[in-house]
Amino acid sequence: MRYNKGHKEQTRRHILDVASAQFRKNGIAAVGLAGIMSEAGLTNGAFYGHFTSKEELVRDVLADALVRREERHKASLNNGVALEAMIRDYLSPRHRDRASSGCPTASLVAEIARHSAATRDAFTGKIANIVELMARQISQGSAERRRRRAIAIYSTMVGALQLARAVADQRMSDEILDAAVEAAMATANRK
Amino acid sequence: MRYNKGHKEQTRRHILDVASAQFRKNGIAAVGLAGIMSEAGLTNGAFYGHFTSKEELVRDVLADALVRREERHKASLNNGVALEAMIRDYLSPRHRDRASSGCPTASLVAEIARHSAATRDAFTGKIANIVELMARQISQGSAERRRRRAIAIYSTMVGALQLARAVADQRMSDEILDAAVEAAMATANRK
DNA sequence: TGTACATCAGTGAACGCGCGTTCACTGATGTAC
DNA sequence: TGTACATCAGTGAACGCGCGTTCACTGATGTAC
Repeated sequence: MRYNKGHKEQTRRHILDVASAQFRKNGIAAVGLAGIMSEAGLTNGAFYGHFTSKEELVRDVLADALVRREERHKASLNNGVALEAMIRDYLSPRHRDRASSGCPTASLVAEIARHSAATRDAFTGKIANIVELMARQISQGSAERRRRRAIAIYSTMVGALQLARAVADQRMSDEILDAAVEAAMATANRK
Repeated sequence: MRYNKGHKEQTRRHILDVASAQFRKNGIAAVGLAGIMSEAGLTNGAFYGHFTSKEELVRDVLADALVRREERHKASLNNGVALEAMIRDYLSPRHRDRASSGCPTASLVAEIARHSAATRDAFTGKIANIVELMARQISQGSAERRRRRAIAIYSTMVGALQLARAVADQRMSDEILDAAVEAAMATANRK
């Protein structure tokens, strides 16, 4: 054969990565297949050797990006102070300024809400996992209360990151990140 | 003249309202002018008698929708318990299920972050106003602390509403709204 | 060993379609004389 | 009072363009005999 074993899988992986970054940066609806394929160093037609449609690409990108985010959170949540570190990392200027490699929820949640039931089901499962990971790091209260606080903290993180990205004034953008860290930590530590 | 005085202004208003609802429901990038104009009961060509481009329509819709939201918040924030009522109204199943008439920030913040500096400047001003309105309703702490809490509460509201819309499981969606109300109120009342 | 054929990832031109935008035109009313 | 022209919100066909998708083809390699 012309290509190594595993070559096609590598190409598919590469298309997924390029699409994932473009979707997070510009939104799903605003990104075209031609732009993805040319950034991936391929021509238009090659796309359909890997995916049956743009819709399938979107599902695969979302599933993949959410798994990776979950793993990132899992990796950082392994000791007592880890929740604070994870919140600070999420609400950092660095994360705000790098949407294309950042949390897919923050970039795409509104578009996910408009997608098919299958896509939203997959999203629901991943959010549930992340919430559970966070809840385990909260020391005070019953399992139920910890879970509720984890949900609220995650909501604050997602909302604040998006607001910090949309606001034009950098001082206010930084202020949003700081205020959200403070409130999220207070929620985590409340008696 | 064929039309009453003020007729053109009414038509413009109608196009703005139709576009505003469609943008919030389906996202800006996914909505076309033809669909807006036909829902407004007009033909394609009439659009350019009212706006110079889709970009201008987007700016006008956003400015208008944010002013209306600010007024809605202002109207409901006029006594001591008003902040709680406003948070409960925002994080209600009704608001979750009616994106097309709901908060433009929750529906469009990620798209706003990708728009021009002019659009983001206008957005920044409106967010600052809403935060200030909320901060005034918080009793405890210095002006600075109240402002920071208002920012965190607003972040929680925006994030939770979006997550509740994207999640496919209704029990979990309701749980997100409840957990966010609880945490937002705790943030508002913290000593 | 040499030749014919199979495999298959990727090419690149073309498809129909809907996008944002333009423009010559319509037709009801107002104004001038 | 009647006629000619101006006004102007809206019509509807057409524009070029980029979209998602299709498909005949390429060409390097593997396999069969």
